[in-house]
Amino acid sequence: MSSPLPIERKITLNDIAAGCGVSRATVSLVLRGSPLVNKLTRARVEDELRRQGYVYNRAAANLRSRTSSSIALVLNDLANPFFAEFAAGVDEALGAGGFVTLLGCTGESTVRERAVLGSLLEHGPAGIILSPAEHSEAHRVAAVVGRRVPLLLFNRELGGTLPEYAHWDQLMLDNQRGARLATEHLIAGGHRRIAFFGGHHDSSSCRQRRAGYLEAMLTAGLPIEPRWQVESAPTRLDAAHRTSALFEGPPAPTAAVCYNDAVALGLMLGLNQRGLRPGRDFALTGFDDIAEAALAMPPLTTLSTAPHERGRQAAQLVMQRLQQPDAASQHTIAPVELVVRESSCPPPVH
Amino acid sequence: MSSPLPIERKITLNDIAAGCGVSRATVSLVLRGSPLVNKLTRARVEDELRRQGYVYNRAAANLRSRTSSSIALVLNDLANPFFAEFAAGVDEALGAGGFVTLLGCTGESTVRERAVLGSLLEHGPAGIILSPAEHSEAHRVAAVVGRRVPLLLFNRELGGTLPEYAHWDQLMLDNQRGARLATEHLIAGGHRRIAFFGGHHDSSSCRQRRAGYLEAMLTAGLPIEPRWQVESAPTRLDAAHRTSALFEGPPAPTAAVCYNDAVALGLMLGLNQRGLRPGRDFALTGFDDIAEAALAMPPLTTLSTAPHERGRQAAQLVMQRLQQPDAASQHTIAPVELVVRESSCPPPVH
DNA sequence: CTGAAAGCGCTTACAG
DNA sequence: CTGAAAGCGCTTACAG
Repeated sequence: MSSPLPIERKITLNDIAAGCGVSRATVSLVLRGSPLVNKLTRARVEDELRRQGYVYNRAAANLRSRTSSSIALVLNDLANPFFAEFAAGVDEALGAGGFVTLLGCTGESTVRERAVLGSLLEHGPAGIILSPAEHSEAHRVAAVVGRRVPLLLFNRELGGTLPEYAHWDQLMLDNQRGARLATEHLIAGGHRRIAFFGGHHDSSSCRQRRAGYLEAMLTAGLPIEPRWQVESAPTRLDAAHRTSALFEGPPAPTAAVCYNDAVALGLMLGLNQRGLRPGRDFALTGFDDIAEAALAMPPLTTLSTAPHERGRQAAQLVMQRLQQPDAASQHTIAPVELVVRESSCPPPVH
Repeated sequence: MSSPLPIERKITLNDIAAGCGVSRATVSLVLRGSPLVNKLTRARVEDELRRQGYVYNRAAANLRSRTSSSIALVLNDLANPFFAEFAAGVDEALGAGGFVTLLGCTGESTVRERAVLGSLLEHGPAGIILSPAEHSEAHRVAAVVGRRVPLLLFNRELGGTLPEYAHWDQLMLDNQRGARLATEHLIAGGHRRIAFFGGHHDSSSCRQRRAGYLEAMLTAGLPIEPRWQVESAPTRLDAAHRTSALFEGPPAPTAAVCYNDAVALGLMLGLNQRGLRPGRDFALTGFDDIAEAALAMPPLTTLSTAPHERGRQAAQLVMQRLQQPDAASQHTIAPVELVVRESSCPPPVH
């Protein structure tokens, strides 16, 4: 016996125009705040908009005006707090600039990355912010993105070389300098046997951080033992498992520059399990300054990358690119800052 | 002297139709995999689509067919790993269902929540997944969302009462049962003086967890000291600061059921600073089972809520709602599971 | 200052 | 199986 619910037809410009006896064009001008409209007309239209509960259809407007009000954010790993903070920063700045964030997660899979990019492109984003999956190749990304949409590369470089037309912007961390600062800090504290621990050899950020480590070691004339270069997945768990590789034969290192905070926290765990007290028997540094770093036991010396701020910066860079599509592509290196905490103690005296 | 770059006009159905001598309508049928199209025609069209590098304009298609292929995800705090994992799960399941995620972060601000909802609605999402900001009011959310778009409430209830027309679905955690399980576990371990630590009194999830704690305490006939009910922001840092409130006068509690993992990790920190060893001198439990819980020292007993899986479930629920707009609204309570680790030791024997 | 007409890139009946 | 026409909800010249 229930009467059929009134179908929720959406209110359109036509309804508003009819409701107050003006044309669609005039309503459209009111909506976009044009100064052409007579004050009284404007007031009448605005009343009617409120009365009928009008909701602007931005997709229709974008279609007609050949504009876009969305930007795609494609991330390799949202579960990592570093990227989650970054995403929050991106969304905040895009929102302030009148854009909406189209989110896509790839979970470090290049196959999903291509699918996600393809799907998001169908929604016509004005630009793309891409933090690539591991082993993502430049030419494959270019094949799906084409030359239509400006892209900003964040955090990692792509494998292979970019097609000539792809003048993509980049926002990278100053990985080499960061790792160099961390290494120099350990050296200044008296360490001589220093390992580089964790990360995948073939990732660009790991390569750069290792280069910073090597630079500092060579400059100080310190020995670099191949055994002290330990690879791991960039996760806490795998890092914990790989801890023993550092101690496979004397002399053991007294300190380690870790690829990132996750790896450093994993190493702390591994050290504890071997009966070594991190920050007392063994010094270590991280990279990223995720929230846990300050709260670890002991607090972790690391490099602050300010991911939220990096997100805001990435959003600024793409929005800027939309203003000047033909300006030369920008390669921005975001600064990192050494945050000294207790994990980077001087070496134990025997 | 550089020749002007060829303007990147987008390829449309018209270009494809002209390119292989068929009508727009036929190309459209090919794109949507209609069985009506002749095999040879289809092949010709598909070749042409590839040749010209056609990209489907889903916004235009949605406009004409009065459909939508996006769903809005509005989150109170993306920096919290629980919500980041949730978002990853949502995005994964939406993507598999052919939807794109429109992301919006509110940072626990009800003002931004309304702005974000309003902005996302202009993009015509088919549905909304909302994890409300603290103190978000039902009638205010309803005022901006209207009755147009189905909404799924996640994690928290809204203040006030829903307008009659808002048959919103809900996906909530079984907070009360979870906290009861944690409390019973501590009681079974021999604890009698048990605190409830952290969280804001007026949040619905905190109320429910406290109710579970009280239920278990009352059932066991144990005393409930007002001093042992300590409020805090749901963050590690504030929880660490509030630790001393637990020990303001004898008898001190020997264990605490914490509002969530962040609070529990903060309490561990605070205990350490007081010279108390968590998991030996004092037992505690968390809630959420974030990644850090298993890796804390000692590992944290907590309630697993499987946020990634909850995200997938939320996505399923909204997509299901789109199939059956008029079915009765669903209130889903997601199960939580006690994960016993070393932080919930028996009480110390003096 | 306001309106009538055309069109953004698609899909949808409807003919044939 | 294919095409010509109309229309989704807007904005854009262009008249007046």
